[in-house]
Amino acid sequence: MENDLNDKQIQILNVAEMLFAEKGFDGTSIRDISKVAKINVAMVSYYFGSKEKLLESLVLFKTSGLKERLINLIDENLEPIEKINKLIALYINRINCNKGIYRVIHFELASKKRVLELESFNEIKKSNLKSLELIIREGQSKGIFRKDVIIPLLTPTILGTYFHFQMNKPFFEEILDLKTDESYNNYVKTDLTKHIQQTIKALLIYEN
Amino acid sequence: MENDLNDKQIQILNVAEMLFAEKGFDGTSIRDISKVAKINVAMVSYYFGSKEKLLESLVLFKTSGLKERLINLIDENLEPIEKINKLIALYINRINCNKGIYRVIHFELASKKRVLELESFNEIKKSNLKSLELIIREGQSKGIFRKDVIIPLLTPTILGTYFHFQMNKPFFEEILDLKTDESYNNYVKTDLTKHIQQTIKALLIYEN
DNA sequence: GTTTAAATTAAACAGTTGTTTAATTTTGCT
DNA sequence: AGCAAAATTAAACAACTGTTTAATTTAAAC
Repeated sequence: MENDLNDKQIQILNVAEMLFAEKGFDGTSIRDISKVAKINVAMVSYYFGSKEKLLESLVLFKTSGLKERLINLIDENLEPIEKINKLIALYINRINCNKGIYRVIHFELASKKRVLELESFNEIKKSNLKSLELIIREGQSKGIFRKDVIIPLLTPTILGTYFHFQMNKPFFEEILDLKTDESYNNYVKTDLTKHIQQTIKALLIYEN
Repeated sequence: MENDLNDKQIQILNVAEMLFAEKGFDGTSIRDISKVAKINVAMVSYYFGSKEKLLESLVLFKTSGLKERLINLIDENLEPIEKINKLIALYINRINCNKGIYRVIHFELASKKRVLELESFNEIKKSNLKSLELIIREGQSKGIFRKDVIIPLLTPTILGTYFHFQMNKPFFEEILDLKTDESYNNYVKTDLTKHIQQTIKALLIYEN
């Protein structure tokens, strides 16, 4: 696995990330990328081999920075519910800071056309799920959390809420009166994150 | 607005829905559609004008059946929490029965490339949000629901959970051991729906 | 300064794209 | 049957697709 990318390659990857996120993989041509990145069309093939391999390199490059697990906060001296809150905030913030690549993955991973073996990404998911499970089991053994929660369904609620909010940006911009990108981003960091934390907390604690 | 579509047009739209949902709008060529639908390439232009207009017709055709609002259950003689549960079950079921077109909308609406004015669809969203709001206000005035819930964020949690579960099908197939499409679909109808209902209920009722 | 490899370029490549044309077939009507 | 409109077809279209080629420029090493 070669990771020695030069400046030009990184520049291409950043442009590709932006355009793929905006217009999709199939909706973006190599010539689109080369124009924005101000390089020759042949450079993509020269550096990455093909458009498909460019996508692979892009995903690999951008997700390698996301690999640090969230396990570490298990050992922290916090109440289980505080750990959950922290985990949610960390998770949402990380994804929100990497909107572009997550959008690309979200789109292309769901396509039956692309195979895009993201075994490493799958392992991160499983690892994060295990971290979540550990925290919840701790809360359950302390008698704080209810015991009939389906843990694998918490991730869809946490991340699904966030993604749905981002996917329907124009709609929520309007009804929540968040005109600027900055105010939207701010809303995600504060209100939306809090909403998700409250939701998971309520689900874990509320009985009956 | 012409809605007098003949059998052949409907056949084309159904094939288009399937392929767009599988491979995306840009990932599907008119020739792909014509092969599967067993028609001549020129027929799409002949009937719909262009590929773009085909997409518009598809969305219009498939969403027109979704227009009946969910208001009616407001008048039913049920407890607020029962109304919420029913609304969630109805909503999830409807979307789950129209996976294809919702997937297309989900993808193409989020693309900056397409404009795809779905004013009618936006109105449905607003209308459904109002129905939800009415039910919650009723529950609040009865002292059952907490009053600091941000109502517009409930939809992302309800639908986001569902969509995230569907978008990561391969992952959940594996960790929940849902090998067949039937068992997956069944899980959505029972366990996932129940999870969403419990989540929203807990969020609305749990204090502190 | 010469040599060698890497980077960059314009041009050409073959295949695909959406769309149009013009001819042909089918259909419905009298 | 005869006729006009609609449906269907194969072929051609120009533009665009990802990729390759071969020539040229730049950079590095000696």
